[in-house]
Amino acid sequence: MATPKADLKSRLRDAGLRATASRLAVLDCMIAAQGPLTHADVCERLDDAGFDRATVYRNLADLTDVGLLRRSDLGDHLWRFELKTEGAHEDHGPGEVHPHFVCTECGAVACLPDGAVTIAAVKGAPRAFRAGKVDIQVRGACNECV
Amino acid sequence: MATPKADLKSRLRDAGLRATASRLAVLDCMIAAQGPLTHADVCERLDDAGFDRATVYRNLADLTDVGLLRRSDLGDHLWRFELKTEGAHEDHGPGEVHPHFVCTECGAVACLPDGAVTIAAVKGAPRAFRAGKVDIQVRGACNECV
DNA sequence: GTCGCAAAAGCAACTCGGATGCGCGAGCCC
DNA sequence: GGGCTCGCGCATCCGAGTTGCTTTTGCGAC
Repeated sequence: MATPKADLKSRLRDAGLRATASRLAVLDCMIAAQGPLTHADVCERLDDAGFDRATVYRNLADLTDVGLLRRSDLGDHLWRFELKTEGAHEDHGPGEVHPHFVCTECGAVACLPDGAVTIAAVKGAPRAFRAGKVDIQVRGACNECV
Repeated sequence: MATPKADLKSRLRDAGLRATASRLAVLDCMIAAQGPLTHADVCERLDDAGFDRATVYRNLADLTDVGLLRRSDLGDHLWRFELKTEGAHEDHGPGEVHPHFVCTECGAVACLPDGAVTIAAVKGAPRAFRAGKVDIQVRGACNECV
C-alpha cells in the first residue's frame, strides 16, 4: 500500500471511472503485486475488506477496459491481470513483436530479450503474422520449476 | 475415416490402452481433423455414435497421457487436442518450434508452417526456452477477420 | 450542504467446461 | 470360453466466470 490514495483516485478519475473503495483497493493491490494475479488472488488479498467476488471481478474488467490493467491467459484456464506500466511494452506501435515467457508451472511471466524470437514472413502465414502485428507467447518451464 | 481400423487398434494397444469403440472413434476423429479440436468439437463430431461427454473427455485425456495427443490451451479457456504426429513437432531440436496461430477475433486456430517462428538461445532466457522445450503461441487477426 | 442521478456494490443465482464416483458391461489375457 | 479388470455411461459435482436486480454511493449541480 505504498501508492498515495489521492494518486490512485486521480488515476481512476482520469480513466473515466469513479473512485470507489473497492476499485482503489483493487488497483492498489495490482500495483503492489509485481506480477500477474488471478481473480482469485486479488479476492484473497482483499479478503479482509470483504469485497464481493463479483465486485472484484467487475473492477478488474473495468480497469482492463480503460487500459489500466492488462488481462492475459497464461494457459491454465485462469484469467490473470497485470498492471499496465505505461511505456514499457504497451505502447510499442504495430509491427513490433514483444515475446513473453510464461511458466506453465508457476505462472510467472517474464519478458524475453528482443531477438529471442524472430518471425519470418513465410508463405501461407496470415497477413497479420507477416506484418508482425501479433503477440507472441512462449510457454515452458521457468528455471525455478525445472 | 480413412485410417484402417486395425491400424488404429494397434496404435492404441501399442500405447498400452484397450482398443475400445469410443477410443477408436476419438482417435480417428483426431486423425481426420487437420487442426486442434476442443473437447466440444470432438463430442459434436461423434454425436451420431452417442458417446458420453465424460467418455470422450476421458478418452482425450487418456490419449494425451500416453502421448498420442497433445493438449494445449490457446487462450480462450478451452482445452484443445491435437494429434501428435510422430517425429514432426515433438523431437525437433533447439531452434525449431511448432507455433500455433490464434485469431483473437474469431478464435480460429491454425498451425503455422515450420520455420515461421524461430527462437534463439539468447543469454538470460530460461533454460527450457534455450532447449526449445517450449510452446509458441502467436496471437493476432486471421485473414478472414482482417 | 444537500439533491438527484447514474454508476457501482452486494447478493444470489446461473452457465458452462471440466472432473469424478460408482455400478454395469465389454475387452483382453490365459 | 472364463474371469478379472478396465473403461463406458450416467449422474453429479466443482469452480471460474457471468449476470440480473436491488440497494448503496460517488460526484456534479444546485
